[in-house]
Amino acid sequence: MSNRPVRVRFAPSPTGPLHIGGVRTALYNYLLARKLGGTMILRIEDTDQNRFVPGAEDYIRESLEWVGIELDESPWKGGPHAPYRQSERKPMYREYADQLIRDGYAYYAFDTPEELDAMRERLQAAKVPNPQYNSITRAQMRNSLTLPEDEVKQLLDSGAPYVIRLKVPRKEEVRFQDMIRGWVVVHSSAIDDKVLMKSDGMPTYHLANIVDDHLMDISHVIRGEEWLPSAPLHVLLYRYLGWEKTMPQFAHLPLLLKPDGTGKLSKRDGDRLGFPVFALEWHGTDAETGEPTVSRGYREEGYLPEALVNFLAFLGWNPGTAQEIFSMQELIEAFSIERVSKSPAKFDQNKVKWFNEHYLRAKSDAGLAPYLLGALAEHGLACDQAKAEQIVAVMKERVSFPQDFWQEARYFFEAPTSYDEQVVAKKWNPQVSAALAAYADALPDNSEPSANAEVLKALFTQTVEAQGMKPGQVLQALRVAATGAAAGPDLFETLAILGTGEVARRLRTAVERLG
RNA sequence: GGUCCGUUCGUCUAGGGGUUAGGACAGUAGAUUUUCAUUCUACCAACAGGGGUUCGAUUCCCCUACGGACUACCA
Repeated sequence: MSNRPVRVRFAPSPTGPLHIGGVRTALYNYLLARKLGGTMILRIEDTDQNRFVPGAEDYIRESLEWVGIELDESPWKGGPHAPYRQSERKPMYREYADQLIRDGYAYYAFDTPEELDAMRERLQAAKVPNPQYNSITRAQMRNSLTLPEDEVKQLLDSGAPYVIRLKVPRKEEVRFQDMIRGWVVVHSSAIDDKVLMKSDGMPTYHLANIVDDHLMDISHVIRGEEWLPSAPLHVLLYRYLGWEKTMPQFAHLPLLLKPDGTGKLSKRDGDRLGFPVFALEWHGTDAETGEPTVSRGYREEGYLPEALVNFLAFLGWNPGTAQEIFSMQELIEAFSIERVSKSPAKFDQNKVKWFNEHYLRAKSDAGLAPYLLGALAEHGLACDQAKAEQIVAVMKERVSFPQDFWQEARYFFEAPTSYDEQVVAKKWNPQVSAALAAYADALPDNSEPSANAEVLKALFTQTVEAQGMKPGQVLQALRVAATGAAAGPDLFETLAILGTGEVARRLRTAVERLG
């Protein structure tokens, strides 16, 4: 291989939100670039004006920023090969299409959509194994290969609509080496005369992609497996354009599959299966009804970007060691294309959740406190930083998502309005009630949160035993009386955070209400 | 239909001509926690099938089955 500079690109179409398969493709490109000291480029492939979706480009940008993929060259940042939007590069492609025609590798085709349909129907009816516009069928069509020269010229001059097609050879083996799959060999008869230039003057993906990758000096093309069948076509294009010696290396990544059943993960699966398929929430429009739609996003559901990245990196790649927790930096160091697997991977919701829990627990209390503080502010509740940190500290082992803090810690801010019925039925009785009343009286009569868990526990034991009972008989009732819940973090830690005045108040309320 | 790609526990995967086929997630059980969660321990669980090659194949080759992608003037 050559030792030319490593330059990779992620080249999405702005046709909607970027799903996690796309994020993974971007991630692998990024990891390789950083690993090899190369350059990460983002190019927007917006040659299909009909499918352009407003906002999609910003969405892609925001998604990549959120997961921590940095771009060295992009439409927003610019770079030595600007512009980075294909729509803005439109004038550049024509020249290469013309070059191909001049060199006899491409031709004009004037067939109408109706004529093309008729051709396919005819082929299908004749049971032709692979109906396509190719070295055989083009002889029956209206193109610059079949029409007299002067008629072609006249059509061109008259402004008749036409496309430019690649003239794929009849019998030739096209081969290339894929970094993941090894040698891939396809016979040219299986490739059709692909349209290179559309009648609207825009190039198709195939032409634009090759021209841009060449002009941008791309060294490695890392993309999804859905591109594997057209890779031989691309190889032909490099050859005919005279760029074969600088053709990038290809790596076709295994697809991401639906968690259930089969098929590649698609936009709709998220709603159907109840998990996000997008990095960020997406507000779109239903294609049929025109109704506004909302698609769930990992960010909005409380996933930490480092968890998503770690999970995605392991879907189709592994370091070959037992280590599973990797920061972005560690991924960069460990990554290699050779260890990307060939077979597709099903998406596993449990595993992402596990990663998320891991990263959540790894965060500092100070880092977690804002999540709780934010939710409190939304509910019009105040809380100081120190208390918020105490709460997340006792809670973080028992939550999966940041938003759970508020759900699980609600009773720290609001006195219980109901009590867990099972515990009440099982543990509550007049004797217990009396013990709790005594404990309420014994608590220091102020709301200073000075008393620590140990002190409160000792006081509890002492009080309960003075009533002729064992702590175990009353403990559950104490939790329910103070928090309303049957389960939670260490009870006396909880009470200490609550403050003795508040605890005493809650106990008296419970005694009154439960008898 | 055609072309191409793929196939190890339920899932993500390691491994590789001779292994008790390893790990992680999930699941189950137990320990700890007078709760729940955490943590710890154990258990459950896989080489798609058939032919070769070989002393020996899950590993190499072929076929079959199954799965997937592609097959547009979409990317």
